[in-house]
Amino acid sequence: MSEFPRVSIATIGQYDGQVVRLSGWLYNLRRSGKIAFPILRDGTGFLQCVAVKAELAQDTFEAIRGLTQESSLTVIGKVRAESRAPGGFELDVQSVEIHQLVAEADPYPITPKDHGIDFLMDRRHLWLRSKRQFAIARIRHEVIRAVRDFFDNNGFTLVDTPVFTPAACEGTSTLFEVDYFEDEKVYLTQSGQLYNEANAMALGKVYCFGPTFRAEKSKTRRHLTEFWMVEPEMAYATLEDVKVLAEGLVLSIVDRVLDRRQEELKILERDVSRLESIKAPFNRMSYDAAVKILQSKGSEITWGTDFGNTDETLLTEEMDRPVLVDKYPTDIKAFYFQPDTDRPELALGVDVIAPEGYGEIIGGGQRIHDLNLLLKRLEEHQLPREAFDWYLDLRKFGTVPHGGFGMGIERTVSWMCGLNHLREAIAYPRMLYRTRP
RNA sequence: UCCUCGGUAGCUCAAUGGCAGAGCAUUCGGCUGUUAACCGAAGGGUUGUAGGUUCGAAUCCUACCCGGGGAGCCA
Repeated sequence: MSEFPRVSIATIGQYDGQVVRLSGWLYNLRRSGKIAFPILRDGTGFLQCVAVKAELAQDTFEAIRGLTQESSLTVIGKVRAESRAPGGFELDVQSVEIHQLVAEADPYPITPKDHGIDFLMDRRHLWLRSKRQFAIARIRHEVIRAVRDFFDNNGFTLVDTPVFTPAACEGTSTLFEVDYFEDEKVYLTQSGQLYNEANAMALGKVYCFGPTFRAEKSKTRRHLTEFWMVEPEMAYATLEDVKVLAEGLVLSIVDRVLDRRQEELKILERDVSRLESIKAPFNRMSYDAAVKILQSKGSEITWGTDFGNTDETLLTEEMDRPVLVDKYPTDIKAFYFQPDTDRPELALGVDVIAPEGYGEIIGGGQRIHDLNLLLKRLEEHQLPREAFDWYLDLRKFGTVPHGGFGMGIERTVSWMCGLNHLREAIAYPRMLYRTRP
């Protein structure tokens, strides 16, 4: 068997006309008395094989006929261009080696038919094998690669921030307490931002990328308890610099997914034209203007409150690209936002709201660099100064205007894939009532 | 935490107070180009749990368990 080249489905077209060896799992099987069509998947794609009874040893054909879903096998066969096949190629089976035949008495539970979300989530470890989840996983990978490439190519240094943190980065959100360290309460991180600010003063432009934990009793399609976030931070940066960076990042992700993941987008039946229309410049407006637009569209929002999910959808309903909303009331933003020079009641924060109802994918802005103002804010927010001693040092030793943002990976992946729930954008989602598998 | 919807065969669902059903999956048989293949047959049920109303409950009532969607909060 070993003399034939070992190939993967993704690149099988390079072997047209050759006999090759392909290892994978049985995705589905259609058969009649004298011909069978096993569909194999190998983690790089899906391929239909053809087994004709008249051209095979009798036991080989019977073995193929008896294959059960998700049985593992290696097939030797000849690659043939086939215009009717989705990938353009088929494999004419010559022989087969079955590694494990899934028992008929205990068949693979996820059939090609419909299943409910509860059933599928309980079997997430198997659900990942299906075509749709395969496509999402590959797009997520591409999004993350695009993010890393974007920052790496623009002079940013990756500096990872800790997951165990001694205090809240932002006073509002609830934290997961970890009872382990002696004499000290420690929490799981909800943002690497404060550390990013220190790192930016050391390395200029930095980013961190890792998991984030929020102990909010959120129970919606747009929330996870554990999610991944990328957070850049730049020294000598203003709100405008942050906006330019955010726009550039989103554009590079969209371009990359469109460039390299067309096949996956097709599997997901994503309306690609909605992604192709994502071009610079993005829409830009102030919080003031956004509130007026929302009110004119019938929202009951009043100045001084934050947007709800329905407001975000309403605001972007006629837009073909994201919108950057900036200058929010200071009261609804975290303590560290730099106030606007002309109107101190406004914070120099910016959110990027994706179209098609995907909502806020980026939140950030310019940070306070003045020591006295920061001290005042800590007091106003009733935060313990001692916990922020090191953070205050950044304003004592060569402080400069700086800023950055956080982008939610799952929300971005959801948007790229056109998902209607965040839980499919991560392999093992952690939610209020879901911690297994 | 609150609001709301749901739980019936392995899966997806139907049955609205009167014999618990269909499609798919599984098993057996048929079929040489299928694309969630198709055709015929068979097996498969403590209707989430506990209690109540009723001649009679999947169906009505109460409590609990489990899950979906949404609100608030956020990325």
